[in-house]
Order: sequence, then structure tokens, then C-alpha cells
Amino acid sequence: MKRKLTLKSIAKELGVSISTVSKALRDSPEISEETREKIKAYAKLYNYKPNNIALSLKNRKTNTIGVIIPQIVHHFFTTVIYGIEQEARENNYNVIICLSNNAFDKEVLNMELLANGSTDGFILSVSKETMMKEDYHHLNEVIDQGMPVVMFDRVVEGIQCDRVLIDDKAGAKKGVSHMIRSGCRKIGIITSEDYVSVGRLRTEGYLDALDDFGIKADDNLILKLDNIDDLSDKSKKRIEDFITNNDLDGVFTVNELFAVHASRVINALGKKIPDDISLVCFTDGQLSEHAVPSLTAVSQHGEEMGRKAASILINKLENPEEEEEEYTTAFIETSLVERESTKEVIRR
Amino acid sequence: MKRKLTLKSIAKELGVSISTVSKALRDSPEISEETREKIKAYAKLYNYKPNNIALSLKNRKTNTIGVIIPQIVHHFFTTVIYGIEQEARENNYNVIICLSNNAFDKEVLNMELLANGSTDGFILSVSKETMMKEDYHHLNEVIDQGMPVVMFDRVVEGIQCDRVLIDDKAGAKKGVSHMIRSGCRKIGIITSEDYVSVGRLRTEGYLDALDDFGIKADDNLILKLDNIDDLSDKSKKRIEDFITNNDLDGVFTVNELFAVHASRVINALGKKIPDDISLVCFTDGQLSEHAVPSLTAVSQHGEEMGRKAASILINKLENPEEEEEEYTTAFIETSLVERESTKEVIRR
DNA sequence: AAAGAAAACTTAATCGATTTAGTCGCTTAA
DNA sequence: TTAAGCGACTAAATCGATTAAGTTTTCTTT
Repeated sequence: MKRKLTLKSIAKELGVSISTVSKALRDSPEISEETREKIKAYAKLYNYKPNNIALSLKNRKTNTIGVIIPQIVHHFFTTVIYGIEQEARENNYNVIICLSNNAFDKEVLNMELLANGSTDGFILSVSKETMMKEDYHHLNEVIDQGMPVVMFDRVVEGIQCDRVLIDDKAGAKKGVSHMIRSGCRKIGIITSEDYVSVGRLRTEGYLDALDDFGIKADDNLILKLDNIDDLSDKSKKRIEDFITNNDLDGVFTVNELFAVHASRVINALGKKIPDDISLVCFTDGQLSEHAVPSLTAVSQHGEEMGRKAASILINKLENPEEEEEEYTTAFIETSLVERESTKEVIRR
Repeated sequence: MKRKLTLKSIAKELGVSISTVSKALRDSPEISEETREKIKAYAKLYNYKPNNIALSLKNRKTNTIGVIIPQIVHHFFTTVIYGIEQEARENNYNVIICLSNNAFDKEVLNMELLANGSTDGFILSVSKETMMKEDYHHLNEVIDQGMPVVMFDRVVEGIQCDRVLIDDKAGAKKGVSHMIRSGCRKIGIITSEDYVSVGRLRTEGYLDALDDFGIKADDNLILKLDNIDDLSDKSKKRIEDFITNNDLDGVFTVNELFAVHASRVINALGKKIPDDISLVCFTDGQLSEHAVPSLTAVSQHGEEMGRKAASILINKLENPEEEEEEYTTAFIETSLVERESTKEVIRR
């Protein structure tokens, strides 16, 4: 086991001072050509690399972004992380990931931990519990210490930070409009309770689309489930009843899971997708792509979202206090991925 | 914006020396009751937390684990990370994640970056390119510097490190045996070329199972595709031909994607799953669970794998040089998750 | 030849903590 | 009376880097 080289050890070995070594390696004109070459050759030979921790301490800059997300076993978050990582790496930043598991306490703990010197800024999607508690003191504290924060996806108001959001409303509208254009007239939506912002916004988009085409909304065609992240037996039952009891020709769901179950139910009823019932879901993931039939989906572009969030954060980190603080909200546009679960759009 | 407290600022404010503050906060008996209380009260009031970077530098210990994986948008890796994060957090470690995107250069770069003080050890699954190049100098260098390494899933030989592996062979055997017990006699396997270790091992498990039940293996029933991570059009075509041209009563696949496509093909042929053809795949993910029919799968327990890898690494970090270095290989047992794509086992 | 300037280094402070080795005043024992 | 002992602190070294300030040597220049 060989110990890592330090400036000190190089200096000792070559019989010069530490600062000479440091300056030589940074090509300072203060150091003679001869000495510089000698030091650089030695450093290269033994593969010297400066210690990041020491640099961080000295520069009060870690070049590390802290990412706090509710869960990682989730395709969307995964794609966002991917985007963050790409952008960070290209700009020479590291990414530390912490999971809150949707728990307030863990979110607070993780932030406090990372805020003590480990990261320069944060990208986060707040946990469900935090949203319900409406307690954001940990965010405010971190911001108060001068660390920039970018929130994405699950975003809250009243915090001095930048935001990156999916245009949920427009996305849902896009999906529902497509169904209408392809001939659907009685479209149901399987969504979440309104306190989940994405659920609420997507429901709004659904209503907007109906309105645009002069179709009257019907409360009976709106199913609000209480958990958007997984599919309980109770939720399954409600989806079954919903589809069985309404004579729909289209179903829009706010996530893949709801859609996959809807597909199952429709199948079991002996109806054909898309001939009898069209199906469109929000979120373009593995399930939409590989389901049978494959599902037309509103793609969220998580990677782009991650890149955007990281680029906003890094920009703040590299150009601190550029004029007065201004906080932006960036919207990531969705796109519709047409697959087997919808019919062709009717052109007149 | 308020600056973070440091020992220095507290010392100045209270008119004592830095070391007094440090000792008081660490309950040293050298400091009088009175002074200690005063300092602690002040620190608590203004929420002093020591700077992690300074501590890392001083202790030459970062309490951070570096995780390097080929890709993150992948359910299995995600579950492994989840396990690592859980275990790390419980032991007061942070997790830095780097993606190699299956590229050798990125893997090397990331490791070198993190090895310069950012992490105490590594957990990694080597990239495909690294495996093909068989160039492991970056691993050896890091190990040579005294950083412990734990490899998981995609593992290579000849490196001084611990390993955590899925028991691929036993897992495949489990899946195939189940099909045989449920009455299948002509089982095909869709796997990868042998140079992908998981593909090879799973193929071996398949052969083992056949052998156990006295069924003769037939090379025509073994389809080796060249990419295990995604499904090219060419691969799709080969799967179609494979299933169409062999009169199988069971198909075992080494991943979900192959299985989902096989399911599609079987369906298209007008055959019923599992009545005409049973289907079992390796990897229990979203697709297996939600496909129609849902798929019987060999579950890999990624979370457990992550936990195990982290616990081995942390153990090495906390108890360095316990007797002679010994490297272990831990196996994570698989389990069979029975779903709709297989028949009941026949009991005599 | 002496002063001033330039070249080439070294010293020391700094980042924020910990810890060993002092220091200072006061009590106590010989 | 005086050295030893102790309590309660402070000074300084250290981790590994950077950099402003200081020092020494050599080279110009008048």
C-alpha cells in the first residue's frame, strides 16, 4: 500500500518548499523553468492529484450538488437524476444523492447533514410529508446560509429558490385533446386527490381539453384515488368499478400504473383497445412502452428536467449575486408519444 | 444571509480560545462546568454544527461511499442503490453516485476523481467496456492506496476486493425447475452471448435444471442475443423466429425485456400463456409485475444486495486491517415469484 | 562599486476542526 | 518558604492545499 502523494511529500523529496511545488504545478512564472519541469515531471511520474477535501476547505467550495428526492426506485426520478448527473459531470461537479423516503424527518436530517460543508447547493423534490406539514424551515435555513436551492417536480410556494416544473396541465391537455381528435367523446380520468399538485394540475388539463372541444365535463367521469405512487387493492377495485360502470370511449390516467390496471380491466370486460376504448397516460416509462397494447403516453422528459435544474443551480453557483436575486420557474414541455392504445387522429 | 458559526467565531464572541470551545463542546473535563455550560448554551442557541469538510481533512475520513454503476435508469441498479443508501445512512455515511454509462473512460475518470479524498471506499459494478478491455488499473490503483472496494453484480476476477453476487446459476435453475415441475418438457432459453457473465451463468443454471430432471439439452432451444440491456429490432426478430420455429412449451429468459417480447410473440401466434407455453424470466421488476399476463420471475433482491455490499464496505472501513486481508464473495439468494405466466406445480 | 530591480524561492497565514504540549495561578505538603 | 500538584485555560501543530508577504541571490545600471 502506497500512501498518496501530497505537496509536502513532493517538496521533501525534491528538497524545495511546499509553495514552490504548488506554484510549479500551477505554472506560476515565479518558478524557474528548470525547477518547474523537474517538479512537474516528478508529479506526473508518481501521478500526483491534489486532495479534493483540502481544496474544498481552502476554497469553501466543494463542487458537489446535493440531490434530495423522495424515492429512487421510480423511473421518473431516475431519469431526472440521470440528467442532473450528466450536466453536473460536464461542469465538473459531483452529485450526492439522499433519499427522504417521503419522510419529513429524513429530509430535514439529510439537508442539515449536507449543508455542513458537504455541498454547495441543493436540488430537491420535497417529500409528501413535508408538503402536508407545510414546514419548510430546513429549506429556509439552508437558503439563509447562502446556498442556492432548485426545486423540481414537487414544488412548494413561498421559498426563495428556482423551480423546474413539468407543464402538467398542458401535458394532460395534450393527451386528452389527442383522444378527442381521434374520435373519443366520453373520456374518463383516473387521477389523484387535489392536494397532490400534479394530480390537480393534470385534472385541470383534462377539463381544459374537454372545454376546448365543447364537451361538458361530468364529475362521475373523474376518479380521484388517494395515492398516486402505488396501486393499492382498494384503488384497483375503484378503477374496476369506474370503468365497468361508465360507458367510456376513452380513459386518461395520471400515471402508468393506473393505465396498466385500466388496460387489464378493459381487457377483462372484453372490450378492445383502442377500438372500443382509447387509453392515454401521463408519464412515458417502461410500462407504457412494453405493455400490450403499448400505451400512448405524455412523456415528461425527466432527463431534460434534471439537466435544467442542474444547469440553473450551477449557474447560480458560478456567478454568485449577479445583480438582485431573481428566482425563475422553468417549465419543461411534455410531448405525446403515440402508441397502440389510441386511434389515428381524424382529419377532415 | 448569515454566515455559519465556526469554533473561531464562537471563541471570539465568548472571549475564550478556540480550543476551549472545541473541548467544551466535546465535554472535556479540562473545561470548568461553568465555561462548558456557557459555550454549549451559545452553540445550541445559534445551532452550531461542525464543518464536515474540516473534519474530513483532519480525520482523513470522509464518511462517504462512492458508488459507480453503468447506468441508473435501470430498475435493478436502482434497487441496489436504495439498499446501499439505507445501510449507509444508518451507519452515518453519505453516498456519492457516479455513472459510467458503460464507458471505460468515464469509469476511470470518476474513480480517480472520487479517490482524491472524496470517498473512503467504493462500491461498483464495472462497465461493459471495462469488462471487454479487461483493463482494471484504476481499480488496482485505488486499492493500492488502501481504499476498500466492493464489486457487485458485474464482477471481475483477479482484483483484491470483496464481491457481492446474485446466485445467477441457482436462480435460473430455480426458474427452469419450476417450469419442469409444472409439466413443461420442451423449454427454450433466451439468453445472451457467453461473454456476458450473467448470461453465461443463467444459461448454465438452465442446463443444470434440465439435467437434473433428465431432459436432454438441445442447442436449437438456446437463443443467444448479443445485447442483454436492451432490445434491438434485430433481437426482436430473432425472438420471433425462435418462438415461431420451435414447438416450445416453456420459455425462460434472462431478463424482463426478452420475456415481455416473447409474451407478445406467443400472443400473436394465438397461443395461450401459460396453458400452451409457460414463461419465466430472470429479474423481478415493474414489467413482470404489471405485464398481462403477469410474469413468474426470479427475483434478484437488489436492495438486499446493496445493503450487503454497503455493510461489507463499512465494516472494512470501520475495522481496518483486522488480521490478514481476506476477501469474501457473498451470494444473494434469489427467490421465485409465481404469477400468471406459469402453471401450478404438479404434485404426485 | 553600490544601489535598485528582477528572479527564484521560502515563510507564514488561511480554510475549520482536533489534540498535544505548554502556561498560569492557586493550593498544599515538606 | 518553596517546590510540587492541580485546575482551567491557551498556544501551536496538524490535516493538504493556496497565496500574500518576505527573503535571498543574482543581474543591471549608473
